[in-house]
Amino acid sequence: MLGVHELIMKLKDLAAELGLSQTTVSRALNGYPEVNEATRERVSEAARRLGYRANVNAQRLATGRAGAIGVTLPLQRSLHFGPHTSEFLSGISERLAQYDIDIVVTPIDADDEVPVFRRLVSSKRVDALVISAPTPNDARIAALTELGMPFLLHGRADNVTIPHAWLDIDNEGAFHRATSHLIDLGHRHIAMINGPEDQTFAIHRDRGFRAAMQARGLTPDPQLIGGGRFTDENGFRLAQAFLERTPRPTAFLAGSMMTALGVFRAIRSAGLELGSDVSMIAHDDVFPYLNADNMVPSMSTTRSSIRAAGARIAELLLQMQEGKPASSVHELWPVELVLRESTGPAPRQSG
Amino acid sequence: MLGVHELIMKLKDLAAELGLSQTTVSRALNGYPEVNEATRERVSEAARRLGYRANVNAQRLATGRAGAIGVTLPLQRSLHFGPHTSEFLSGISERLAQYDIDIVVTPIDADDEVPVFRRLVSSKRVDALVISAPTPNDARIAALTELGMPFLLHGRADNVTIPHAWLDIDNEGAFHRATSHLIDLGHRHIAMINGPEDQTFAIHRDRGFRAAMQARGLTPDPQLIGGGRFTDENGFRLAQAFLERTPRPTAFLAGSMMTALGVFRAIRSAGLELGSDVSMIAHDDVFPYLNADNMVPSMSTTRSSIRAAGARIAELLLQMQEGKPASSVHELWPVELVLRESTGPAPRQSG
DNA sequence: TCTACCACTCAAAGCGATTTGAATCACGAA
DNA sequence: TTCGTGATTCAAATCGCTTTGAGTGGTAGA
Repeated sequence: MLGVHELIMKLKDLAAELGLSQTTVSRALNGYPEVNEATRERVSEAARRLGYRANVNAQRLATGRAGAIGVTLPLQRSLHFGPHTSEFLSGISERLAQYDIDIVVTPIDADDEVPVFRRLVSSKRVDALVISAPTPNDARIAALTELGMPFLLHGRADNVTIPHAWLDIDNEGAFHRATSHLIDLGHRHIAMINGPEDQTFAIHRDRGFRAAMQARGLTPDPQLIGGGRFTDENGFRLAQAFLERTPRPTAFLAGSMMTALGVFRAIRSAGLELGSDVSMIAHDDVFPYLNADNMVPSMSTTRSSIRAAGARIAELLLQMQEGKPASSVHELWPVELVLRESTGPAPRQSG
Repeated sequence: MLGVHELIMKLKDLAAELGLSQTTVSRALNGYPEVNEATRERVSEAARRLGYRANVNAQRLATGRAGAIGVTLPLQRSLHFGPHTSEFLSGISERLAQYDIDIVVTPIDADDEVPVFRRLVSSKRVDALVISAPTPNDARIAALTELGMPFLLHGRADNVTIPHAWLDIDNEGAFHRATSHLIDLGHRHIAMINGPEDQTFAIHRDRGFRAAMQARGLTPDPQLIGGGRFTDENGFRLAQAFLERTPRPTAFLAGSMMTALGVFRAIRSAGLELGSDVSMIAHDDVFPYLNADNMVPSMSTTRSSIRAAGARIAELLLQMQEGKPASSVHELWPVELVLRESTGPAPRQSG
């Protein structure tokens, strides 16, 4: 069988076909100004008709650009290879689809990230990187900066002074508002089921929670604060334990819809009713397949589309390729508080 | 600021450093036999010490291999860019991590797949493709075969005679067994909430369900059969409607854990108890963050890890690159039936 | 008429690897 | 001593693009 390679048209073939030089054809296709409009037209038409596509590897070698951005996904840290990942990727790819830019997914062990980065850089595999799930002193920022690899951080690292690009949502503000709202409703014993303690986003949420409590003269009960992975199981176990305490919490903050599902079950298991006996506000990354609005009772949420964040990140990376300095890319997105049926006035104190 | 490019060591530099030709260095690094062991040792040591990495773009151009496999993710068909996606990708990358092979994620509109394929092929972007979510007469198989692009189908296309590689789970057998078990428990009115009707996996499940019913002399009630997207919302709506029918179903088959969550809520909303009043078996792709075992009541499932499938698919693709003929790659995985608390004997007939 | 300039187009030199075909060396056989 | 041979190593061609620097021909101004 004839390899398909034989059938593939190269720049040389196309140029020969047209009776033009490769230079002119290349320039015509890449939109350079010094080529006659009529010629350009003729070239594009022929390229289309003959199905010519530039070999990206040759192109990348010649230009020195990789034509790809890398998205690193932590393999060990079970955190972000969850349902978030696909939505986030989906957002990125949505924005990049119209450009000829590949998305290279690179799994990465939390242990030895730097060697992987080094490999990505020196092999010229990607032009830029998206990294996620930062810790406060995230070492990846220094590593990538030193390696000269452009990157955009999804989230924030608190204690890093090196200038770098980031996009984050206002986790602190979101949980501050959510907590304040619960307090307004009369809740005093509020439990919080946060994410992994080492992650900045969880730290920020914790900060927002505590600040809101303290602003009203309330002391957060350390017995009612938990963290960990965003699984239904973790939500269930923590909530079940919290509901056995005295005084019993009348409201929950949940870090994700997954944990919220677990909390929900724990509330029911305890014979309580969500929305009346116990209130809950969960953080919603907006999964199309798990709609807070359609739950029964519908779930009050702090909402921010992780898909939209992915799309915006792709856009910012494109701008950075065009020269926008990384140090000027700082976006802090506000988070909506969407009130639904899972939040209600605190029941009369019993304990 | 000095570009990082200046710092990157090229083959030429490394060869000069060693006082060897590029040829020898290249061969030493790529494990060719005609190089002295001592020399090879010296070369590898220097490469390691100086942090040399081959520029993949040059490598790809020279060898004609892309060093990447493409994973197409449907953008329109909301189906597979769900929580499955990240697990599946995770499985693929897990297996590929040790090789120097990239995973290129390519979003793709269900409408115009062929142009995208054509682009992938002629631009030499990937060596092989993974395609998912087939329909019975899936046109992509013919398209990719004609283009000469190796691919592996995750799932099966029923009516396609062109030989091709696939890996699928035994959806028909799984639902046959699940249905038979429910019948054994005394259930007669069994509702089924399937996936999107055009997908083969959903068709196979339907077939298994019907066959099992008929084998016991039961006629599936068309009023109790529904399909659609794998969302909690869809599960909830369908289940709610089904529960209002007479006779009321005493058991449910759910196509995914997401729909199962919706069915679960509908059952509760109707004031019924899962596991006693109503039974349910759901299909579980094994999401680490949504564990059937930890639900209350724990969920009986037909279980097959989509992550494991991803890992195996990556492995098979590697073998295909080595020459294993696509027509010999056919794997049909059995599906476990895991019985837990959500299934119980049918309640006494009331209607 | 001559020169300058503009608008195009081209041949050839990279990009950084792999690979072909030839050269070198040491050594035992003739 | 000479030659063939196997074990190594090398120079140069190649992969398919982009880009540099050098022509073209034609038109307008002096």
